[in-house]
Amino acid sequence: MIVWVYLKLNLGCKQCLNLHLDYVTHLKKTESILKARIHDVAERAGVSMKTVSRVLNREPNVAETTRERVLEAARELRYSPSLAARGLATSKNFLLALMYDNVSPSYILKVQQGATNICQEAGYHLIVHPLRGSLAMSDDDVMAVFERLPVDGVILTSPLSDNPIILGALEKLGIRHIAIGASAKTKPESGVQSAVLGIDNFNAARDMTRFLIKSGHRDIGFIKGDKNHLSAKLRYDGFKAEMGAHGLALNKNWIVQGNYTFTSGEVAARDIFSRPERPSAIFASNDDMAAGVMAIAGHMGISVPDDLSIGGFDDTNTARILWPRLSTIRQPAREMGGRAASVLIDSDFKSVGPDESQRKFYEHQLVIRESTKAI
Amino acid sequence: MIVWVYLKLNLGCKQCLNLHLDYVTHLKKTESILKARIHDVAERAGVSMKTVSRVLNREPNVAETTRERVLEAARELRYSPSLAARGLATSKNFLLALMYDNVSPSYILKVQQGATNICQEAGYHLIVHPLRGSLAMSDDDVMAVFERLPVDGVILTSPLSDNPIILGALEKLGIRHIAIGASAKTKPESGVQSAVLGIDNFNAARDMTRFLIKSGHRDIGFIKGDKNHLSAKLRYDGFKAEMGAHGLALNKNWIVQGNYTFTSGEVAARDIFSRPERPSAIFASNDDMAAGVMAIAGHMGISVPDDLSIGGFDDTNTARILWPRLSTIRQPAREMGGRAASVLIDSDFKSVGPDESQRKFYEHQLVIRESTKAI
DNA sequence: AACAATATTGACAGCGCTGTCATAATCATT
DNA sequence: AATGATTATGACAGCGCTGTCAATATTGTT
Repeated sequence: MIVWVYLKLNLGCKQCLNLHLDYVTHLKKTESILKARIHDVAERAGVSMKTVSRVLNREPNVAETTRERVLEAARELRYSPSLAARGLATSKNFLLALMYDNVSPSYILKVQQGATNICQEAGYHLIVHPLRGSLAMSDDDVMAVFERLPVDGVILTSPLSDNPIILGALEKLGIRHIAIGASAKTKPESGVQSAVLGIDNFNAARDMTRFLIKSGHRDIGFIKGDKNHLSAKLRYDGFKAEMGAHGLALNKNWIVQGNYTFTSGEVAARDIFSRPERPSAIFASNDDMAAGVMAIAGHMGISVPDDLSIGGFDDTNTARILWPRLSTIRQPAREMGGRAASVLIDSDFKSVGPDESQRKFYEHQLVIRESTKAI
Repeated sequence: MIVWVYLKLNLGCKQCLNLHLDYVTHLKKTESILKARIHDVAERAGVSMKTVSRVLNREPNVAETTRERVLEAARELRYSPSLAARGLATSKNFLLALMYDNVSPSYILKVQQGATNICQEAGYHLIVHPLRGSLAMSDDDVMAVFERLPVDGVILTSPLSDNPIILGALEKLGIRHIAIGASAKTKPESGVQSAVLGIDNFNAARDMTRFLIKSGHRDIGFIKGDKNHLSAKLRYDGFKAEMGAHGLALNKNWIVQGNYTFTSGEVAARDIFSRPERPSAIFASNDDMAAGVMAIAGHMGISVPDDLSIGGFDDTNTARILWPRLSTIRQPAREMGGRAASVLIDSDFKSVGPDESQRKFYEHQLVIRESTKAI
């Protein structure tokens, strides 16, 4: 029964106002009672709540006719389960978290895209959680973050992927997790067993270096990635190895430390260009830094690729947007993001620790575009 | 009491295997019992659970000494509340959702950054939820999405911001929401009252156009944004108005439909450049499309800004990364994302409908960089 | 000192769901 | 037809927390 009530409220009066607010709040609550609960569905279908629960969770041992009746009732009532209640009862949250430190947004975005796709399919949701200055965080800080993160699994991206404090906290709290883009090998000395998805950074860097050398470049500069990223070390090692294999010397003037950001790429480029001699090619260990090099080159009137070839790494959106477009190493970041999500979701059901199937390495791919040229 | 048990398992035997899996599952559960509950804290502090709850939720009327005792106990036990339980008891989830259709990743990212910052401060978490092809979605599709989204509030970005189906669904479900980057005015005919954060797209576009005209350009091309974005229309209107105000004619050959993506910018640029005459400036209604124009210009040997000036819109990361860097309109997207989050979080506490304070318009800013030049 | 007003605390129910276990219905087998 | 094996269903407790309301302690007032 619905009754219309006409009231004249003196909102200047504080009591009246409070009353009114309470009233509004109450209305909202009443209204949201419209939201069907499992109880309503059970009643409508003429079965017990438990049976409804069985149908909705695809449990076995439900008669086909019952199942249909329940589904019908659920549809009619536009029923959708309360995740909070379900979470409380099962200690599952249907949430995953994607953690990242603030580097290379374009890369993070690719991973995020892949992960959200899979989550949506599986009825999960993805929480994004930047963790700035992760390297400076103490054990307690890190624990505090993860303790109040109500998720079933965590996707880590570099440099969090190889941060022992973070891995330790996750392990201690028993939170399932998977790392993306860490080293080709899990560091065994860390004692932490963590599922890892990644490419072979070392050989990928060799491939780019080899390509530049085969294009006739002998004077090649290199911009290193963030010291704290394992990937940065591996990429640099790959570069050195390939240079060495061709008997080419490294020119210290042309090897500069960066930190994977656009700005650090600019700084590095300025540094290199301030030297008496200039390399014919620069290999920046990610796309953002390569973009920085390109900007400075543009600024200084150095033509790319005629005067300078530039190689990047990651094949993010940045690489396609620049002109000339960046030659780079494709890393299937989107795919890895998706894979990470599905591993975490699946293992929710299996409830078993990481096994070999989670230790997957992806093929990288050398993508040649217009920022490099044979000389 | 802990006992070590040594077992020899025949994992080939299916029963044995199942037993083992059950065992492992059980262990995990037992282990997670280590996680303190409010009950434990209460016991340790020698008070009731309710009092602990009061302290943790900053409710009034708790003696100072009690408060300290409770906090101490909570700290010692490393207690952190279960969001699921709390959610069930309060029908609050401490989650916000950021929804977007798949356009202009760089713009979304800015909003996302702002929102996550605020969420972290407030102990909330941000769910990201792409809604591809939102325009083709039926009422039921949309309802289905929001019904199973366990959040306290939703942040909408263009073009979702002005999608009546989505706004209607949110309204019907009583989910608090706030739109970013929609029109300067909420469409009153839609009958939907929705909080909006945005800039004055019309006048911002006028500003850019005026700047180009003052720089001596008379032949100005324009690339329109996605038809379904209200912002696209407003920006185009602004362009037309300013051109008209200066008595400049619009050349239809130079006005091309785009859809806010990089690729559409490329296509549009090719179209414009295929005409017998070429404009001296192109105003693309977002940065991504401007990047597309720049790429094609580079490809065709048209020098920017010497032969062609290019203006963008949004001041996303893209604008800074390109060379020459893009002149553009700065939209404080990060700030708006943060503001959106805090409005939703605050109104959680006030539990009142949208009021005037939520209808905020931001100042835009013309940012001149190297992609434009006076002639 | 007796009372009212206020501040502080706790007992208990219940949020909406699922796990456990008992019961009822059905099937297969002799 | 009688028995056991299997499938289908339901009753009920309880996940961890907070809202309600009643009980108790403290303060102020005459």
